[in-house]
Amino acid sequence: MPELPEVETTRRGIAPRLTGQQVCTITVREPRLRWPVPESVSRQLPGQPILAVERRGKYLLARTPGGTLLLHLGMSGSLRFTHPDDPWRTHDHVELRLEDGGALRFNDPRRFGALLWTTDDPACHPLLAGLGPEPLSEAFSADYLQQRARGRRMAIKPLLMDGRIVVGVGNIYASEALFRAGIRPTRAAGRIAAARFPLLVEAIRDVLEAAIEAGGTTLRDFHNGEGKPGYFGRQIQVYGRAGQPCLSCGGPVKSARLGQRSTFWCPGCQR
DNA sequence: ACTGGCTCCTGAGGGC
DNA sequence: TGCCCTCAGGAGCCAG
Repeated sequence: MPELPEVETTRRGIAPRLTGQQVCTITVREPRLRWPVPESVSRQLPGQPILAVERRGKYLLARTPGGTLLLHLGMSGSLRFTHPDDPWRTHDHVELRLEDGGALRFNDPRRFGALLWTTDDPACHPLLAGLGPEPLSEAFSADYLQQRARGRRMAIKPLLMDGRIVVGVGNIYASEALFRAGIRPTRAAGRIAAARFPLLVEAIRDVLEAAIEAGGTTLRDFHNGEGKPGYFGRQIQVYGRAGQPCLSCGGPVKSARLGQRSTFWCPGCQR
């Protein structure tokens, strides 16, 4: 489900209510997520006030004085505020009871998500330490991307989806950004002309910013902390549109599998 | 160092 | 209605 815009939308949805509030109890109904939910979360999180809710790539970080809760939504995870008395839904795996009497529940049908705890600097956590720059930061520049693409024979699309190169760009937004930049997803990363990198970096930024602005993309069931969908789907130009006319040139949108992921592009507009 | 392929899991949707 | 197949927005891990 969630790429950077959806995770950021989730963060913005939950941060105002969580920040400054204490976590009273945590209930782990189903610890079998991507990795087992560690005992340390249940031991150390209760009683801690949440100082801030941050995001690094697609990870959410809830900081407390005693440690940081690391949360990844995987493909199908979501967070939702509820009342503690509300019946548990299928795939509600974890609940945080809050000082204000409410609760935050983590729901994840596919259980590719993760909930971890670290008492160290989260930036040094094994899952975060090797991550590339944030795409909306200055560190993600045309020069940087060109340098990382140099000599690589891998297609540009899977390269953009590699978190060690740049974080947060998933399957939808990689296709959309490449369409906007006029670059074929199958083009070898190392064979992209230098002059095209500024365009590509700008396209990635633009598409992510527009998606955050719209509250994310709801293809199936994404919703923010209040249960509302995202509206970026209306601005999608190629993703999921195989065989339909390109919104720019009218030719048919093509699709193929690239690195085990479905990929969409317009052969007329993208070279 | 790169590359491509496999894997975890449940659910939805299409074809028959 | 039911069965079987394919696919799904992530990403760590492995062999070659």
